Amino acid sequence: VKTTTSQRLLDTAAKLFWKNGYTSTTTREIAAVLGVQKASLYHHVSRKEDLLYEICLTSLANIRAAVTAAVDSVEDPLDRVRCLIRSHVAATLIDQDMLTELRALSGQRRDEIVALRDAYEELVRSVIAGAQQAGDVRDDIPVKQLSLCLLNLLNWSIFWFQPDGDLSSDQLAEVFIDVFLSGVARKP
Amino acid sequence: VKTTTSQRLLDTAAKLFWKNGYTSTTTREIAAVLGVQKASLYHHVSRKEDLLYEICLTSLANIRAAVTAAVDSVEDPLDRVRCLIRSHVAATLIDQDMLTELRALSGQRRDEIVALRDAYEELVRSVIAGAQQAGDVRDDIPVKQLSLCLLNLLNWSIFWFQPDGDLSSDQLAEVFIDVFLSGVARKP
DNA sequence: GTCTATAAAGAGATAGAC
DNA sequence: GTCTATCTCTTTATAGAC
Repeated sequence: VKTTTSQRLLDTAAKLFWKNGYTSTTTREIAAVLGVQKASLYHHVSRKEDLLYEICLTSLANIRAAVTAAVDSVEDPLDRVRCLIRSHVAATLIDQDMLTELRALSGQRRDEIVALRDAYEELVRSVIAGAQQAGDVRDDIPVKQLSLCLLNLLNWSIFWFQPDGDLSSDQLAEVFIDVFLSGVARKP
Repeated sequence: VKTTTSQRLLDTAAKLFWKNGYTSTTTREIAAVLGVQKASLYHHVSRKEDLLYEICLTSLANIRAAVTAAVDSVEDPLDRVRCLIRSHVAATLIDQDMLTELRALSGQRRDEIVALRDAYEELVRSVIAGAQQAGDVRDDIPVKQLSLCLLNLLNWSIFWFQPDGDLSSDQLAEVFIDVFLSGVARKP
């Protein structure tokens, strides 16, 4: 992984956007953290919005690649769901998905990112549908609703997860797998 | 419910903050939607941030009141969990919890809202702990983790739920109850 | 590729009349 | 309680030298 200035710029911007929000983050801050004058940023991008767009693109691509690789590494339909959860949690908690800042993108670009997000959700649905067809996951609830439940369960973590907390992201993923598959009610 | 101008101001600001984010929403926009000049806003609040603060306060108070009332209306520990889910979903999807905009608040006020949110989460934990103690909910996972799972499952809905979609908020709550309590794995 | 300097627009907020 | 008018500061972005 080479760290060009352009790449450092994207990383810095991503951190700041994540911490303070896209709109609240100023080009001055980004430049200051990067250790350059703000005018220098415009050699690498032509608008502040470009930063968010690039970050969203690579973030979604990374998550998708990680999850695809993980899921394709196993055959058992239920194990594929488990792998999906593990890799999705790891990817979204590291590669902070900028999905909450998506509304700051304008028009065409926003649509493009939304389409990529939708495509990823389709991947999630297909994995769950596979487990349904194998008889490992209940099919009295439509796959779309099951997928929404799973993404809900996983995604909100970005708001409270802390790498130095008492639960690692790996441990968290195992809890999610347990709760999602088995539920919390004590079996009679 | 009386609709004073101050109240209309808060409602308008809440809608705009929710739609575009606190920082991206300008006092000019708020004034325009309200049909007044922007200077007029400063008769009702002394700073833009006051709007967010008031909205967070009442939003959290409303959610807490709704959930407390619902939960206290039943005795059975597992039914209390079900009532919690139903009322939480209804409250957060209507009274859009401004929790994602919380970081825009400064210092003391931010701490105050976070404390209120923590107190609410403590309420959630107590309801789940009650069901654990009654033997209705598994106790091999700590109540804190179960609560985080539940809040994850419920809260992310605010990003995709649409009142005119093919799933009402009541129906959604029933799906959450089912998935949270029973899990999605097909029982052998 | 980075700098200094500055433009141009937009933001939150205030003064004082009505 | 709302208005017109304006202030002051901050923002994104550009121009042109090095």
